[in-house]
Amino acid sequence: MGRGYGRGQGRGHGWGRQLENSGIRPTAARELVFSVMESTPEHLSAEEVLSEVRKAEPGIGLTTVYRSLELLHRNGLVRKFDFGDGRAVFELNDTLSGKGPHQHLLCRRCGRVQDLTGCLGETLPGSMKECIDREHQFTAEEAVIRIYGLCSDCR
Amino acid sequence: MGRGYGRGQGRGHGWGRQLENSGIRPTAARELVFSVMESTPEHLSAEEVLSEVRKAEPGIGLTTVYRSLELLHRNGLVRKFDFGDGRAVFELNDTLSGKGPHQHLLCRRCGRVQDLTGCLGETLPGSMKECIDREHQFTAEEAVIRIYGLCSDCR
DNA sequence: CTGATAATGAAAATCATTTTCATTTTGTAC
DNA sequence: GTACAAAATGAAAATGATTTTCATTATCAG
Ligand SMILES: [Mn+2]
Ligand SMILES: [Mn+2]
Ligand SMILES: [Zn+2]
Ligand SMILES: [Zn+2]
Repeated sequence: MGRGYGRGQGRGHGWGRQLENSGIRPTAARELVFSVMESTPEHLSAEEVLSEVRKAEPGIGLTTVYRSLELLHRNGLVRKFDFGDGRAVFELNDTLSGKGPHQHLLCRRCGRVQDLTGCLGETLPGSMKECIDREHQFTAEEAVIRIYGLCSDCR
Repeated sequence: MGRGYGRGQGRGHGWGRQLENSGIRPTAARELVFSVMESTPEHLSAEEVLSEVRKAEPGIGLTTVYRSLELLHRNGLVRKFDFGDGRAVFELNDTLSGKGPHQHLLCRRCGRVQDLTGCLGETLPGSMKECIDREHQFTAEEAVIRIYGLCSDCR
């Protein structure tokens, strides 16, 4: 029956130019997933994205959410993590969110996940890249860092 | 039938004093799992540990291997990682292996995992702990770092 | 040795993610 | 617009690593 889900407020695609001429179709479902990611500062699981997306369009399936998140992830619009609880979580990439590069602090007691900016939040320092290259003949591109400890509530 | 699996060459438990008076029973299966971990420099999945363990004792079950690895991990004898391929891998803790603290380099192309010592291989520098404490009221205890890039074969 | 308790293994259950496949949308060419 | 081929979707089934269940067996203290 339906004629699709509509496309937000008009004026171009929500996910900007990133995928414009990539041959990837900016479908309504994908734009919804992207807009949920865009408007959420936290880390979301696929199920959580689904329930957000369904507020706007109840017909969307979990499979499509997985596929959309994977698509966005492969194209660098969304980061994907595994914080150790057996499911992936996603968040908007640091450039799009304006947060700047960041890493994560995980509380051992309550499980809270906080963003870490500054300190080790930035990308790998150039000196370390050189060291890794020199000592391991490895071209380091990106570091993913998780720091375990106790959050302010738990210590 | 059987009378247990025997216990190596006698003289005390293979896994040292770590679990001596902990109430945890040093069973033959656990000692076998531990000895496999002790004698393997690489990262092993549970299935891989199983097949090693079964060379000495074919009757051992995968369930017991999972339980033993988890036990060793909870007690700090074994590290546990997820390198992103949907299964956990284990390795002897850095003190027991004599390797010293290390992190991991993951090749984006071929998937090779290399140990990283030196550079960022060490534990979090004290200055960073202080920074994290100051700016996030978070007591950092341990950093887990994965660095993605291209290995010597692939670049 | 005996009994109480913990450990084991086979099979079943979980559960997040992926695959399959019939149906629906999209982008493009009339 | 209309027609078509290609891509996307969703429901249901399949996957696959890990966990749970439960009857049996091993371990330890007395
Ligand atoms: Mn984050
Ligand atoms: Mn290692
Ligand atoms: Zn906490
Ligand atoms: Zn490689």
